[in-house]
Amino acid sequence: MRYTKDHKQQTRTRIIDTAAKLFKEEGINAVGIAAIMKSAGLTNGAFYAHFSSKQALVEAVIVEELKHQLMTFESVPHDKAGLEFIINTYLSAEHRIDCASGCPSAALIGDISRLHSDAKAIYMHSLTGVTDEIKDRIAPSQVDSTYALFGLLLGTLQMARSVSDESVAEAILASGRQAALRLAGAA
Amino acid sequence: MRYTKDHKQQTRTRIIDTAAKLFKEEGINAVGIAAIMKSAGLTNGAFYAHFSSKQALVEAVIVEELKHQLMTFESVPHDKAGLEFIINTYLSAEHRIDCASGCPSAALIGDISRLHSDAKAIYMHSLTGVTDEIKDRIAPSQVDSTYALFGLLLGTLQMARSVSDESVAEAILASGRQAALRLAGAA
DNA sequence: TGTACATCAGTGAACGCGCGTTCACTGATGTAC
DNA sequence: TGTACATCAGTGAACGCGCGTTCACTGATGTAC
Repeated sequence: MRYTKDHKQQTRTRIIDTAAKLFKEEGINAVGIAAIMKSAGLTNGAFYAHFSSKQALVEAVIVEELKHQLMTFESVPHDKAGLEFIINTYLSAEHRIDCASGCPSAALIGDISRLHSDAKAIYMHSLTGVTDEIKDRIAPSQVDSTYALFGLLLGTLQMARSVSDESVAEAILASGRQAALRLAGAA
Repeated sequence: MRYTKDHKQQTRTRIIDTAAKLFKEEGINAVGIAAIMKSAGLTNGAFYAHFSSKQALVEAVIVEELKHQLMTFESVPHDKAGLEFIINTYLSAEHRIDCASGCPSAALIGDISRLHSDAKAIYMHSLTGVTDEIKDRIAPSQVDSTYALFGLLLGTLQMARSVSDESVAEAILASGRQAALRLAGAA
């Protein structure tokens, strides 16, 4: 064969990673197939050899991005300090600025909430994997706050990204960090 | 004149309210001028007699929607029970289902975070009006959690809207309500 | 060993369609004289 | 009082453009005999 055994799989992964970056940066609807393929070093026609539709790519992006986030969270120590690290990293100025390589939920949840039920099922399954990592590190008395803690993280980050004044953005992140640490800690 | 004195102003308001509903339901990029105007009982050409561009409409929608939410919040009692009412209404099944007449921040913040700086300045100004209403009702020791509390509300609502299983959605809202009440209450 | 054919990732032009925006026009009313 | 003109909210066709998707084709390699 002209290509190595896993060449096509590598190309597929490259398309997904490229699309994920662009989707998170500009929104799913604002990014076209041609732009994704060009950014991945290919032409638009090749797309349909890898995905049956844009919708199928969106679902693959959700799966891959949350898998990647899950792996990142898994690598953090399973203790209170680990959760504090997650909180402080998540609500950092770096994460506020860098949508492209940041949390897929924060960047895409508005778009995901408008997808059809099948895609939401895919997202839900991956999301619970991520929230389970938080559950493993939260104080036992606060386990019920797991979803709320992740909601606080992604909501506060989105707020910080939506204001024009950097000092207000920082105040939002600081408020989020303090409250998140409180939700994570013991009663 | 053929029209009453404030006819054009009424039409303008009607376009804004129609657009707000459609934007919140389907996302800003997914709704075109023609669809908005048709839904408002007009033809597409009339749009530019009211707004210089779609972007100008988006900014008008942000201002009007947050003004409306501010008025709703203002009408709630200025005490702890008032804040609890806001929390329980915000994180209700009704609000989860009804994006079209719900919180503009929860529905549009993903789109707003990608707008240019001018639009973010407009949003920020309106947003602080809304968060000030929360600040007025939160326990004095918890004033620093104001931004975090609103972030928790909109983030948790978005999560509940993004899962396919209704019981999971309800669990997310319940977690959010409990944690929000905890953030709102005294230490 | 040489040749004919199969494989298949990728190319790039084209499809119909809806987008945001423009503009010549309509028609009901008010105003000037 | 009658007539000519100004006003202006709204109409609807058209503009260029980019969208998601399709498809005939390319060309490098492997396989059959």
